[in-house]
Amino acid sequence: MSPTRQSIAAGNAVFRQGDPTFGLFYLALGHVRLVRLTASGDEVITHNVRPGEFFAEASLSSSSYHCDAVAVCDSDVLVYPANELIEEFRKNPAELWQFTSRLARQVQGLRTRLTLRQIRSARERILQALRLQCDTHGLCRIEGTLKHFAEEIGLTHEALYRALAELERSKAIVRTDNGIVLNQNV
Amino acid sequence: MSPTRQSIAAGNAVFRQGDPTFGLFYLALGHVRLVRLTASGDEVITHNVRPGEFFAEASLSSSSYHCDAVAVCDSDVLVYPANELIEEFRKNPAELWQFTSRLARQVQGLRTRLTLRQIRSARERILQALRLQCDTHGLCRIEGTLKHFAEEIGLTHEALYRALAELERSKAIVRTDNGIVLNQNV
DNA sequence: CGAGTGATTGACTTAGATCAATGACCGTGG
DNA sequence: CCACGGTCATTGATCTAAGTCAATCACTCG
Repeated sequence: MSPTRQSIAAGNAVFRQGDPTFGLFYLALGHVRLVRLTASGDEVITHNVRPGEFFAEASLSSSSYHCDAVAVCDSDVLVYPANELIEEFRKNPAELWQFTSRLARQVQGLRTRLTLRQIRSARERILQALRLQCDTHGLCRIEGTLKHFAEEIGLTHEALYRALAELERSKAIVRTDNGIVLNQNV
Repeated sequence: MSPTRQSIAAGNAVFRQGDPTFGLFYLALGHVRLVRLTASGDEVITHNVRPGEFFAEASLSSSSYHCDAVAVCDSDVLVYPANELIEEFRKNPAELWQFTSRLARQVQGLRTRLTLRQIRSARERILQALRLQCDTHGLCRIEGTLKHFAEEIGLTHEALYRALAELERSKAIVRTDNGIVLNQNV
C-alpha cells in the first residue's frame, strides 16, 4: 500500500460529487471541506476535514462520490487508491479488521461529540468535555489552541474563555501552564 | 448468525464498564443510554441509543466495554455474540465488507449531523436539515414526530415550531400533510 | 370519557453570540 | 536587533435568538 502525496491549491477540488470513486484520502496538511449539493441547488457543508483525518471512507463501497471535497486553503492529501486497498485487505484480512476497528472507534468518538453538543450550558459542556479527556488525576491537557478547542466543542472562543474564567473563580477547575485540573467534587 | 433477543428492565444494565466484551447489540425497542464513568467519578452520557441502532460496535475489537449501557425504560435488544460474528466474517468476507460499509456510512451520517449542529441559527439549521433529506422536488418527509425531529437537530420543539411557522410565513417552505416542500430560491 | 401526547402559540428571561479593544507572544524580514 | 504583522488569550458592553414556563387544542387509545 503506497499512498501518493498530492497537493491541492486553495479552491480546487480533490473530487466532485458524481465523480467515480477513486479511493480514500488522508489530509496531511491544510483544510478540506466536504460540500454536498442538494436537490434544490444549495451547498451544504457536510464536514470540515482537519489534518490527520481520513475522508471519503465510504468511497470504498460506493461507486461515485456523493459530495465535493474542496480545499479551503492549500492542502496536501495522501491518496489511497481503492483497488489497492481492497486488494491489500483481501490478501491481509487483519488489515481490513484494523480498518474496521478504526471506523468503529470513529463512530464512538463522533457519537460522544454529538452527545456533548446536546448539553446547552457552556459551563456544563466544557466540564463534560474536560471530564472525557482528563487522566486519572483529573488533569486535562488541551492539545492545540483554546480557540480550536472552543470550536471543537461548539462554542465561540469568547464564551469558552469566559466560562473557563468563571469555572476557575468558582474553584471547579485550576488552570496551570501544562493543563487544566478538574476539581473532583463538583 | 442467530441473534438472541433479550429484555432489559428499566434501570438495568446491558453491560457495565470493564465487563469483558461479549458482543454487539441492536436495540429493537426502548431506550438505552451509554454512560461513561470518568476518572473523577462523574457520569457522562456518551450516547443515547434509539430503536433501530446498533451499539457497542467497538466491542468487536476491544476486550472490555469502556462504558455502561443502561436501559432508560424497559427495552429489548438483539445480542450478536462477537465470536459468532467474527467466525461469520471469516467464513464470509462479504459480510465483513458489508459491516464495514455500514460503519463508513454511519461515520458519514454522524459527521453530517455534527456539522449541522455547527449552525447556530435555528432557521438556517432547519433549512440545512431539510435540504439534506429532501428529494429532487424539494419535498421532505419527516419520519416520526416533529418533536423527535427537533431533538435530532438539537433544538427545543418550541423553537422548531416557531421557526417552521416563520419559514412558512416568509414563503421559504410550504407545509403539506405529507411533508414539507422547500422553496428552491431561498 | 379522561389520560397522555403532539402541535402550537404567548410571555419572559437569559445565556451566549457579536462587536470591539487590549496585551502578550512569535516569527521574520529589513 | 527591532519593528511590524499576525494570532491567541482575555475582558467589556450590548443584543437577540433561543430556551423556559405555561396554556390551549386536537387526537388517539384503552
